Amino acid sequence: MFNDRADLSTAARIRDAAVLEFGQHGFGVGVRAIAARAEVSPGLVNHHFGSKEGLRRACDDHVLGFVRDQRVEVLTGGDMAGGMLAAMAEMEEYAPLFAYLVRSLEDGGPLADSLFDHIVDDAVTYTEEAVAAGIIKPSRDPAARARYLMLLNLGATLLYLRMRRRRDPELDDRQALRDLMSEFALPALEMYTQGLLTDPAVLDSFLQEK
Amino acid sequence: MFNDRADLSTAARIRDAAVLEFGQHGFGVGVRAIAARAEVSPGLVNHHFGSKEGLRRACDDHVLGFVRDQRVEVLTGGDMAGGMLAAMAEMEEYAPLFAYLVRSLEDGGPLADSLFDHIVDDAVTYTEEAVAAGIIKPSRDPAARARYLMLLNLGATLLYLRMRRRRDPELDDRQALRDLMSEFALPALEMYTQGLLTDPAVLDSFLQEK
DNA sequence: GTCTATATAATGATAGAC
DNA sequence: GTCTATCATTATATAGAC
Repeated sequence: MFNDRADLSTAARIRDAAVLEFGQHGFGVGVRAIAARAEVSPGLVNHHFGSKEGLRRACDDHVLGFVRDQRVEVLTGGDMAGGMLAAMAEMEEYAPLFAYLVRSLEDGGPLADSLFDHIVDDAVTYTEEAVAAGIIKPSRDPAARARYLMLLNLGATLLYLRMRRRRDPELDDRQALRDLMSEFALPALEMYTQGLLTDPAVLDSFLQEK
Repeated sequence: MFNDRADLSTAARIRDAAVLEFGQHGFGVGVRAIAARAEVSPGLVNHHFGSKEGLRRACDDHVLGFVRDQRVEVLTGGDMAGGMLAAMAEMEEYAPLFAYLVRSLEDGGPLADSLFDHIVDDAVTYTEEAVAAGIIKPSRDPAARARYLMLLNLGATLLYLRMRRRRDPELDDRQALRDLMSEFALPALEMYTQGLLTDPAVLDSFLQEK
């Protein structure tokens, strides 16, 4: 992303400025702030993108296209608990993308659904490989499990970020993410290695009920 | 909550109307809509509460006070996966509270932190009892585990609700919550009974690193 | 206490000059 | 393509009559 400024058309510069502004301050940010960042007039923004929503669509398309081009190992990382966002957060150059993605998922906007589906698709592949390698236990419904794990981990991440952001607003999301992983590494590993319930028959009786 | 309308002072009627409006449409809703629902003039709202933020504080205090008065079994329910929100959603008379709480947690507003802490406190007690009863495995750090589990389940719930709400806006949150639990009952039980990783030594090696 | 009317501020969008 | 200026809408908050 983000080539040299001089290389880009004005429209692309506005779009990149919008990605940055939306990522840092959420989608409530005004057209004027975006225009200021792109060093153009407010009127020019709508001249190119029609409306604020059109601008956001352009941002979504751009970000989603970029994410789709990344390889699987980037998206799922080595760490099931952290998932894709953790991996992206560690790469300096992806910081603006990371922020935009978090905002987009929080907002539940148009990008959120396709992005979530994309993450789940990757997770299915990734867990299949890990099952074949004997690292992860097999599941009776691998697709549902992948979806479930992503819902848990992504949802927890977003909730944690929002609460942390409120508690100390100057802390950036990427540091908060590192804190999240170190704070909960122990319970996460306990859960992943030994589960939670003592009686494994709970699962069997559920299966028989069906 | 919600006594007979005639019993309430005008200020309390406005506050209850605000809880309903905020719960149904989020905190972006205007003072005018709240005033209309309470059947008073817009000006009167700020006369009583000073500002919109003051009104929201009054709503927060009211809802939090109500939640604090509930008993533990209501808050944690019988189902670890669903947690408190699931239990509340099933009780018809709590529907407005439920909606308000979800909005508040989504928003990350002032209520969210104290509410989350309260839920975690309850979860600590609840899991302690379950460990003593031999239902749940012990943890090396019970407080961190309770916090972790609540972060996972609450975060997943909020994320799911937001995505569902977008996909079909006419579906209400309580039905969505039932869908969530039936859709993911299997992977959740798999996770709770058998964990995810085949090699239990992963935990031990993590502990030795410290 | 309660109302109507208005001040004030910010936003997205547009018109028209260059 | 790009700018300045402005419109129209919407929101919160307030002033003053009753």
